[in-house]
Amino acid sequence: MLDLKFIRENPDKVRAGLSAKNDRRGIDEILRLDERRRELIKEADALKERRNKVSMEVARLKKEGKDASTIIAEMKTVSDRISALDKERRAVEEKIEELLRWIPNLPHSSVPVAPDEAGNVEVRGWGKKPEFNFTPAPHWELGEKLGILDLPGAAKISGAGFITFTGWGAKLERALINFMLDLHTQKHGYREVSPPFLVNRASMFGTGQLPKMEEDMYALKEDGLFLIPTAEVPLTNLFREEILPADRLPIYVTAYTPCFRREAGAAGKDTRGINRVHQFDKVEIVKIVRPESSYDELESLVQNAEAVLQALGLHYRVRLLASGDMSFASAKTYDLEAWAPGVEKYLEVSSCSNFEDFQARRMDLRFRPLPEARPEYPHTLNGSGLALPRTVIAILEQYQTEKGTVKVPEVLVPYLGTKELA
RNA sequence: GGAGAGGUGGCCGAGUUGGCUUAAGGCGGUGGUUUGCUAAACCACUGUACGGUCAAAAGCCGUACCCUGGGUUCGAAUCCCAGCCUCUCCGCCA
Repeated sequence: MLDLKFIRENPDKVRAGLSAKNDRRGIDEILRLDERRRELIKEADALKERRNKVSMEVARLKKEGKDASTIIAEMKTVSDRISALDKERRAVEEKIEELLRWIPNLPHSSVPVAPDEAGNVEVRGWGKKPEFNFTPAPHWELGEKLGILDLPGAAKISGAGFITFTGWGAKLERALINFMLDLHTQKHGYREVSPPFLVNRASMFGTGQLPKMEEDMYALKEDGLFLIPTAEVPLTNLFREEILPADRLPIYVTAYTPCFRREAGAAGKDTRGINRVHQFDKVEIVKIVRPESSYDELESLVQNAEAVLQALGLHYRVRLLASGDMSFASAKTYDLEAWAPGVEKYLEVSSCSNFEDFQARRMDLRFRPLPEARPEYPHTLNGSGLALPRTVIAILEQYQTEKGTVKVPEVLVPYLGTKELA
């Protein structure tokens, strides 16, 4: 959520940022309603001041046994006017709120301005594309041959877009989760959390999934709950409506959760194999930090995610997203893309974003810069560290051998208990 | 799911026959006086949001906030309705 006062005082800056984010709604109506809102507050507050004073007068007269009916009758009309003003103000504020909910965050000045992914910029690469003296197989073929992936089984129990790992595949999943959590908690300073996978509407609003992405979310209507699309939602909302003491920041938390996405409108897009699915596992890293350090924190958060890929020995590249390709709530996003030679594509395994105070404002999360200082909004960041299925794809396809077996990355061997999937 | 109890400031805790309560009192915290230093004692201050004033900040003025949202009333922490949460007991259950 953008600050109403900021919009009022910097309308042109806001317009420029929104247009870079492909927003078509604009802020004109918000500015008009805000004007009206302030008029209403001014008039109502003046009348309330009068009413409060007269109320004390009524109490005094009654106590002295005198008659107060004249001023009571007079105050009746004042009160009626106040409730009319308050009613209109509530309506105006509700309308402003509703419009504000749909306004995306503004891009940071270092973000390339472009309408879509064609404007993304490659920042760096790591490792080299592995070379094969045979044609590398796609992961679904490897997975089926090795008996670690049962897509027909998944389709039978749930439908298209679901995964069932079996045998070593299932264990690989668990090994990756443990490896990633251990890395982030032991080497990068994150505190491990095991949160609920179902969250309420306020949480989904807080991190910015709602209202814009509602149709992409699985919902349990009867209970007013949503299946989380990412651990970002419970992890960040853990601090919703808090005023954190000065010494509490920075907060680094991580969690493994499954993630549920309807992928509405994505039918037929990259659907072969396990690249785009309705449920997948992910280890997420989240930071809540002081505003002045958030862009340094973003760089180190990206490095924390990259460390996973590097430890796994996977070739990848880092891309800075263009303004029009970023998510609703983000001010700056880096994507990490792992190479998948079997499908000959770079796959997004991590998306690392700084949301600045956009989420904090939506969820009323604040901190005190100094022990006695007034509260401010901290900056929130998160990144995947990493998304599992695509990491599995990269491992299977990058580590495959001519025999159709898959070597296990060194670092996973102790977790998995085998050096090769055969 | 059923029955009951309860939700008041950073914390504890009064106030619920509506009006000198602009939320008592205490604890904690901050500043000060005293002091060689510390402690004690004493004094003062104490939250959040919005609006106004100001170039801006501070300050000042005002309004709102006693779980949330409505309502009754000239006036609501206090009365009414709905919801959320916590605790206790029962039922169900991995």
